[in-house]
Amino acid sequence: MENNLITIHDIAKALGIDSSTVSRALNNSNRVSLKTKKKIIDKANELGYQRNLLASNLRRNKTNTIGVIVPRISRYFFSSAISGIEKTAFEKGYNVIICQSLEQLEREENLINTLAANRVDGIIMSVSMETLNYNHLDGLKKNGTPIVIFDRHCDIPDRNNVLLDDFAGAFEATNHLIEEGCINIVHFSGPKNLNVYRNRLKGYKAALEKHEIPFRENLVLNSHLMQEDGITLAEKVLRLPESIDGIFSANDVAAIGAMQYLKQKGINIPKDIAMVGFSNGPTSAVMDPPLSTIDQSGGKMGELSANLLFEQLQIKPLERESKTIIVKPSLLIRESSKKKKK
Amino acid sequence: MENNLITIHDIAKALGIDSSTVSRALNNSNRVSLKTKKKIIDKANELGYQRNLLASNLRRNKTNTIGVIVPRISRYFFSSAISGIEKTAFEKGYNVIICQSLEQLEREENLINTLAANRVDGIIMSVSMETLNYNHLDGLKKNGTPIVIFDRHCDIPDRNNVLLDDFAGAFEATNHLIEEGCINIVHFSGPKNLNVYRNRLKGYKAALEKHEIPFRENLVLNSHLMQEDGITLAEKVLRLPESIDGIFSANDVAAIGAMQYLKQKGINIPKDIAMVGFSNGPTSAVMDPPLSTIDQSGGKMGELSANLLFEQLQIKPLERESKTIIVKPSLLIRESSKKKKK
DNA sequence: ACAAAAAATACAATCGATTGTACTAGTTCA
DNA sequence: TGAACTAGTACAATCGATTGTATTTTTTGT
Repeated sequence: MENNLITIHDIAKALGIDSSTVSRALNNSNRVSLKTKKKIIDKANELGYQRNLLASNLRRNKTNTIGVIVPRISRYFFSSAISGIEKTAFEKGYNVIICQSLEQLEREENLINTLAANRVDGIIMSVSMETLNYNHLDGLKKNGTPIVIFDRHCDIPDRNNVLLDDFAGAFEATNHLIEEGCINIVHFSGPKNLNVYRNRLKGYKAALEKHEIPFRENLVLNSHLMQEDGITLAEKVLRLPESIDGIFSANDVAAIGAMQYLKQKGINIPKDIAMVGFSNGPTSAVMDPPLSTIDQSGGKMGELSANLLFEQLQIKPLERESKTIIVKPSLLIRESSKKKKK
Repeated sequence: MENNLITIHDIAKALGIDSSTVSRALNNSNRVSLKTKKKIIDKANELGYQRNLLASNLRRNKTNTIGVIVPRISRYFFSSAISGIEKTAFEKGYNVIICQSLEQLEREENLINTLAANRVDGIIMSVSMETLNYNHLDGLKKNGTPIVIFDRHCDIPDRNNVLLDDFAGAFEATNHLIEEGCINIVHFSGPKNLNVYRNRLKGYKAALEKHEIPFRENLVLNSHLMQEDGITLAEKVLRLPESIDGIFSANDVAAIGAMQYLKQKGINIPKDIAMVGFSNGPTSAVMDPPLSTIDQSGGKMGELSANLLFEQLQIKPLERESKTIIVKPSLLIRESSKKKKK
């Protein structure tokens, strides 16, 4: 390729000085006189110089870039998290390389390698559903690249985590339903191998217990929590012997599917059945009635993850202590759960 | 930083050979014997070698990376577009650096510079709302970095565009409403300085014209098309002297806001007022009733943009001819517009 | 068996910026 | 005035991989 790009050597030659002086001037070193600095900067602008970060990063052994891996960019939670990360990184003068694993372990491994090969200074990731062990992160650890894992729990030593307090969220949601007068509350639960769903189930149980409502196994309905699942689950709900008056769904999507089905069957929400979801996806607020939900605040988790990473970057690899941040989610009360008209 | 990373020189030293041979072996050059190749690869794995792409890219003057700039990652259309770009790039062995301009020209300029400094091979972008001229792209042009601009129209010479045929989409939407029996159709329009909204308005007019329905200026309601705007607009609709029987909104969000208000006022959708939106956002399908809309297919536009970029990358800078691809959107007919019960 | 051709490997320059050290002016102060 | 500084620049090595050319080794053909 015909490469007309201007280098510091071109500037140096044009001014009859050494390239090291040009470099120092452009980095605003105080070893260069103001007069020469000005000359150099003017010439650089005149020639349209643009620093080659590849060369610079290679020499400095630092890229000012962090890598982010999420299962799927288009999922609302993740795109908000990315926004949060990007915002924080931008403020600190860092660039962000964003990748998606599409929930595939193999892709995740590839991405880790590529990011490492690109010498990113650190990585923030939410692991794929296929990821059961963390061997592919060992290489990074060896060369001192810090990692922050957010969203999904990761129980290996020396790892930085930013997690949502699923238990607390579920507890709050269920507690709210009870306080609105619900007794027979169904819980839509997700894949049991995922920590988050186990914890939401626990939160549900704990809230029942607090109010001395007996836990009934048959009121916990499992699925993958897709929209279609919501419909199927709602059917099941109507066929239960108990007369159900509340549903706490472990995510919004399933809750929305269920709401559609229930409304169609003439069930009034919240009067007959009150509903609370989990995630605060983009849809929940515009539903009819608007869905009460637990705000998973992706943006905030992204910011916290980035801050944690930058914190680690300022500590020498050997002196780092891993840290886990638990984010308390908040309950958003909307129409779908207001049984008591106030 | 203590840098223990393995280089080709370490491998060379360990085997008593030259680093150039190691480099060639790892690049599978046929100038290295199979025997040595195997020895080198084994040793590389043993030592946990990982190619330093900074050095490689610097030397080769090629990064195999493309940059993507969008106004906001968390917007559904953009995150789907990014997904499409990422998918295509991944298949071709390219990495993607994703950035968001947050609709600010200054940030957009910064990002362009950073991407250029990182020597990305090409850029795909959707320009910010503040962007009125394209001077900040001149530098890229000079050094032969191809750019593809998608989503928003860009009427400067030598630029690659991937656009939605807004006119056709709006025409189809309006035409559909008329065929469902609507006569007094309101159009929610957006900021007039944006090409897309002007074209959607034109499409609306053209459809009326085709059916010999007179165009009435007062049935075009302008706003920024936010959800709240939808509510305000719906109020206005009810106060119009004409009895409105259909609304074509230039985006989904405003349509959804309007639907909420209208339903609350006891208006039946679609029987009293039929509605069609534009975008196929994540929410439209789960509304009650589900909102008919124009599918903007971000994923497809992303793929097309990436393919166009890769096409340009294979042509020498001086021989490139710029190209514009127009994507025909498709109408998704859902309950909100089915006036005629079939 | 030996020259010529082919294969395999080594040498050395290079990409563009950074940075420790060495050098040359220009100041300061006794 | 001249020794001791200080400020400003230049020199040269370096980051890690790539690649054109030179050299050595092996193979081929007669």
